[in-house]
Amino acid sequence: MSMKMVILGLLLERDMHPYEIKLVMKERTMDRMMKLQMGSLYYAVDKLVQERHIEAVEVIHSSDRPDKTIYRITDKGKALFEQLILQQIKKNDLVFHPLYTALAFSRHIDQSKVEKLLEERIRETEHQVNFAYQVYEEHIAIVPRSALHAMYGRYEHSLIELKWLKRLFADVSERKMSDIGTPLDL
Amino acid sequence: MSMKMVILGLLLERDMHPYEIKLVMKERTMDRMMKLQMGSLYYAVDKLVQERHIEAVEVIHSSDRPDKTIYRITDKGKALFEQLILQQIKKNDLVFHPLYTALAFSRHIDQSKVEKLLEERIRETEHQVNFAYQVYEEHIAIVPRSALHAMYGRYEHSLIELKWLKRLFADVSERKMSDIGTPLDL
DNA sequence: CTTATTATAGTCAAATTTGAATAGGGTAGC
DNA sequence: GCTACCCTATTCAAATTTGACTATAATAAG
Repeated sequence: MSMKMVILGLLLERDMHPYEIKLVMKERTMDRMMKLQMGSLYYAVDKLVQERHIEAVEVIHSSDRPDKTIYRITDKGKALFEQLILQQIKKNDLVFHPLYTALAFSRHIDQSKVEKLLEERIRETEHQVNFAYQVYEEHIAIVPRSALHAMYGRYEHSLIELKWLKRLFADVSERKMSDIGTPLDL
Repeated sequence: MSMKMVILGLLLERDMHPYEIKLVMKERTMDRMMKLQMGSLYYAVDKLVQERHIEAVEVIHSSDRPDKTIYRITDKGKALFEQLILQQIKKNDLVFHPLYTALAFSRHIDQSKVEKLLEERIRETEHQVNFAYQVYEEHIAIVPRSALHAMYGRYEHSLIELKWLKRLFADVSERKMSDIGTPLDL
């Protein structure tokens, strides 16, 4: 559903062809907020056309490249857009962090291997934290606050994750992952 | 892949049938760390059998209930388990938060509706924060630290989200989501 | 006493996602 | 001057997920 939401949201601004939608999404760092696979994008576009939420405006032929089909949002599409946004705010579904599960089981395997990987991951996350903050700073002057909130949110998220990884690393280093009965060192 | 990882991890402890795996996952609050749908569970089990990572031990017939097939992990499965865990720690893939995208577009729609929904969501998240902390506290004495880290991680995550939602609410209330050029109030 | 919900155990069709393939042109490095 | 990778734009088969359905029994609610 969030793919449909994005397509409608961008077509609200101007008519585009699918590949163009992808480019704009990247420009606005939306590829860091959701999964962006071309197969899913084209699939969502087809669905929206079938449902009459968007419609083709024009097909641009080219000798050497595939044809481009430009789409426009319909009134029905505008209504769906509002509904999707509100639904998304309301839903409050859990955010799944793939590492949680892996870590819950990690004590069954060679701790020195886990330790090494965690160390690398901490370094990467440190870069991500810095990068996320930079992205926020660089966009202050040029994007609306709504987008800024998303960017700062990503920064805070990665910061929390970094702290978490460091705690994990400490416990793995001391081979304490299987210990029971003591609270974490926070 | 994380479904396979969990199945292998639990079969490492003892032989089980799929429905039992689901029950144990719920017991250990794993249904809050990953999507848990029976269809996917049975699908993953079938795949693992095909790949010889697990094998059926026994089928229990019952007059009134469906048959239960009990599975056991193979040596090949144990190797895969280690590989999957390490891979997951290494991968460092982005965590997608569905609200980020919705919020980035929310300024296009009626702000009073957004405001109302956000208010509700803040209340819910406050409950989740408390609940997550309780889950952590209640498990200190009874689960290994590896699991505890996951639980405390969930708590911190929800706390950060709450702060984020409150900032959003403030901006939506003051109808500032479309403003450009000023840093967020942090 | 009746109705509703929950637990047990699993299956299946339909919806969706993934990942690779296509194919010509540009460009960066060696 | 060659080779290898990136950009444009889309398609498609195969893998996976979803959500509804089956059917019985036990417990809860009213």
